[in-house]
Amino acid sequence: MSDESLNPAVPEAAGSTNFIYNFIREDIAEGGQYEGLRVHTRFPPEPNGYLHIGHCKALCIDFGMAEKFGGLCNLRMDDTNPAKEDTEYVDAIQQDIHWLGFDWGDRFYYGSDYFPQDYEYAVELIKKGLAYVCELSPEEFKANRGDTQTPATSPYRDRPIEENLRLFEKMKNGEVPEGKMTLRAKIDLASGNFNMRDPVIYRIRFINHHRQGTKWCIFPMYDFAHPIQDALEGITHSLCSLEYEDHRPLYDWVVSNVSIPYHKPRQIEFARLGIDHTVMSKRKLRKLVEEGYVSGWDDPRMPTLCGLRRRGYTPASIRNFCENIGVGKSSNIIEYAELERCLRDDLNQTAERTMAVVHPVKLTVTNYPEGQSEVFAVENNPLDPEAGTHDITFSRHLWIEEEDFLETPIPKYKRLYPGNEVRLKGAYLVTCTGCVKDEEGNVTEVLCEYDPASRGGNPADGRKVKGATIHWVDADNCADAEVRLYDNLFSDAQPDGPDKDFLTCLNPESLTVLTNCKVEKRMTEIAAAYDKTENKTGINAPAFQFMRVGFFCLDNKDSTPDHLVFNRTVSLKDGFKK
RNA sequence: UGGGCUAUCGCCAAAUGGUAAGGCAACGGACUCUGACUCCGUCAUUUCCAGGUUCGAAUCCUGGUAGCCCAGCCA
Repeated sequence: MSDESLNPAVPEAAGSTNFIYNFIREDIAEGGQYEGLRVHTRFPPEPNGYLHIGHCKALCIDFGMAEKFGGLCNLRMDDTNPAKEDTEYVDAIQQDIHWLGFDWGDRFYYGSDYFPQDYEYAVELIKKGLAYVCELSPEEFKANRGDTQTPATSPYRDRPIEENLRLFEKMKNGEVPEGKMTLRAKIDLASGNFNMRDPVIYRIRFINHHRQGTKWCIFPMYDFAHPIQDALEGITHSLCSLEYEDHRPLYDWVVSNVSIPYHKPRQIEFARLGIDHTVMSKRKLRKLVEEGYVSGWDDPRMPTLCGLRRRGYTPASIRNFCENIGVGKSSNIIEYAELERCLRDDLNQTAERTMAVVHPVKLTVTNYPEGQSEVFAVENNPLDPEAGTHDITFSRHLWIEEEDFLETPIPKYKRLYPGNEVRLKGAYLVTCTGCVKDEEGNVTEVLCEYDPASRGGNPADGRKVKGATIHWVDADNCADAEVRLYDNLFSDAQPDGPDKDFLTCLNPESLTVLTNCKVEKRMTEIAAAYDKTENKTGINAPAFQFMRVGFFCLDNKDSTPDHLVFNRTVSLKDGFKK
């Protein structure tokens, strides 16, 4: 079969391919049960927490593979354990997936909706002599697990089929207390793979299920339910992370021993995403939230999608990142810089430019008349002329960045220092004439003179300006803002490493709040317009490039028109070697 | 210790016996009304190690070494 006939819409080797792509291609090309089948995958989150960027990698693989082959990808809530799941998360998960731009069409499912089928298949196994009711207590069960050298044991293994049927029925009817009985698959008590040592496939739980209520008191285990869910939905390729490699024999056992209506799905495992200076496990993220180390699941330092969104990450940047890093089978920890690169790439194309001063110091243009003011138009995005311009005002009193003045310059320093001429972005050329200091020697005001013949920033005599172009804000016409700067949540590159308590790796300086920042006056109106939009948390807040500083966005929770709050999404690269 | 898996540049990652892609980072330099962006250049004689097969090996064989996952009635 030629590549063209597999999927004419997808050119061979478009974008990145990987071993999963190759497996699937072979499966549908080489004949056998997959020949001619439409590729069908699924994304199966457990609704017990918020999605994080690691899930995005899985999302990109699950939806991406389906797309590459012109197939389909389902969204399925994996909710077979009533003790852990909650409806609260279901909506958030869907919102996050949609935000990223993936669409499951009308194929949204709940694993728990298959409970009736699961039950029938369990009965089928019992009838085939492939499952039995075990009465080992949890403690006894553990004691009889065996070890690498010793097989497991169960005195209930050879119970007659009729009795198993009767007892399983009693379990289902709520006549057996929790922990008293389980249904086990009869496979191999001596297997080196512990998952095959007669795994429990049904347990009793008298708990309200978030979706099924009290309809059931027996619940299938993941290893039994998942392959059945896949099979019933016609999934061809069940893609999951590496830790399920050991479960594949059981997965295959289930789909082989149960009368599934379609083809048997194939499980393929890949290495999940690791990023340095952060943690990815739900357990650890939950701990950060519950013990107050961060402000919530959507704290802008969190790797959760809601956190990244609040921080200002765009869907495109996250998806590009997942695409760029590739897919393999070796455990990996990607450098955070890789993600930042994707973010800057995207924002650089789209973010509106503005001038903002985060560490303000006064700049007085001593030869500019008091009370005078003029307007300049500055471009919204030099990379995109169609983005237009916006007006800013100029006066005798300006704010500039503290670090843009040095009384005694360091080597290669091109900004303001006595005698040096620089350009105030979009306005005039100014020459520094000195500064004013307080009793402690801190610079409180920088002084300069402007060249009236350089309006717009271009000197009339055409001389080349050696100094830098620096940003500024009109002190007579600006707004105050709070700016939150973020750094790695963990100072340790591998807080997840062995023999480490991740909490001791927290970076005490991961959040810096600046309260006296100066932004263009128009930010107030932009914030007011954003304030009126509905569902602020499901969309990206207005984003900007603060020229020469970084990319920032309004905070989707705390910012109001009266109290502007900006999050630093990511800084600009700083090529100045001090 | 039984089972499963993985080892290619600082970090990812291609290469399916034919002579080590690419991205990120880093470092030079050009350009620039953002020290950003962009652009150009540098960056693995060698693929965990040791043998072997072959005209030819990251790829095959043998033997080591290192790391990760598994003994929930979690997913």
